[in-house]
Amino acid sequence: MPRSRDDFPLSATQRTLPIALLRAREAVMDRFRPMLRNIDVTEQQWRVLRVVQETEGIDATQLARAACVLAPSLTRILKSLESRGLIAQGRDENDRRRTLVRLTEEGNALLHEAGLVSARIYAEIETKLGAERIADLLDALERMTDDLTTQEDPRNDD
Amino acid sequence: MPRSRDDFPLSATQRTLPIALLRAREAVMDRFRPMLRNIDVTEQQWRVLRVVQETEGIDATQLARAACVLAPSLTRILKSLESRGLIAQGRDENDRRRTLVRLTEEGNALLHEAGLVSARIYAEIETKLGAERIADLLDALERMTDDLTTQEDPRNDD
DNA sequence: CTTTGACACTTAACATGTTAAACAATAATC
DNA sequence: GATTATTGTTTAACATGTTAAGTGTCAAAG
Repeated sequence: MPRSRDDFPLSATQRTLPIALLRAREAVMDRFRPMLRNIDVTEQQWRVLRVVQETEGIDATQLARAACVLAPSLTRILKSLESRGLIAQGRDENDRRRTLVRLTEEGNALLHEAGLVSARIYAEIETKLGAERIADLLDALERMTDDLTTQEDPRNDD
Repeated sequence: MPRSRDDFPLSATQRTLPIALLRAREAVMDRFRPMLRNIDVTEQQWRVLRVVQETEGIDATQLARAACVLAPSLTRILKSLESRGLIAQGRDENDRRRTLVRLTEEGNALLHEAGLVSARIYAEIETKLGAERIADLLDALERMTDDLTTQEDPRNDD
């Protein structure tokens, strides 16, 4: 176990997974924020829109999981996006508890145009870092997420 | 550049750096949240406390950067932690604009006890993932953050 | 057919993220 | 030394994170 100074058992803050992951994410997002700002869409709203685009007619629960937002946040985000005419919500007729979400024409147009800019930014990042290096990092992150998410023997949680 | 389906230029949402980093961080933090909950400290408050512990008498600006919180958030967090008696704020006598932060006895005790639990959780993660694998990932994340943060030729930002 | 439980959100309340603006203290300039 | 610009921090306003509680819908019992 890595140690910092004196006898305290924790690593230096900058050398821990939570902060390193947070800083890395900030560094990446800084590249996209000007684009998001231009279309007046927050980071979370963008994630939601992208997932809806990817899976038209997705229900709210799956949408929240895929976009990494909590259900209460999603409720507000969908309300906001709907009032802007970017998405439309409907009830699943087979299960009227579920909310189904799809892009409107306007939303589709926005995603398509902003998607071009976003792809260009991503390409710049790839040029700077190298595509293989990004792929390796994505693999490592995905593996770690899976390994940590996998259920194990339930220990005592104090 | 990786492609998803049809002619849209963006990758699948789950295979992008912003979401992969977010999901990885959530997977890690899920392990620490019960501990933070037990001591009634939020994730951000914990980061602030850990950095203050690491650098007693740090000023607010450096503290905000090291703990990855924005200045307005830090103002509120410090006010909250001070009212709980965990930290103490003072003015830098050499530059009375700066706020200096240090742990109180009570804060020090809390950090020390919670730090033992936190170290145990981190050790469990290391056991599950492998210390070398974590070290490699930290290296890759740190390199990527540096490479992306490095200033380059200022392009037109649309 | 009613009741109970589970599921899918929704609302509420508080903490933080985020941006812009305000404020105080220092530094730079004249 | 007064003016101006810069820096460090705070305040304000709105969006989201987070947890708990509430509401409507479905499904399994009775």
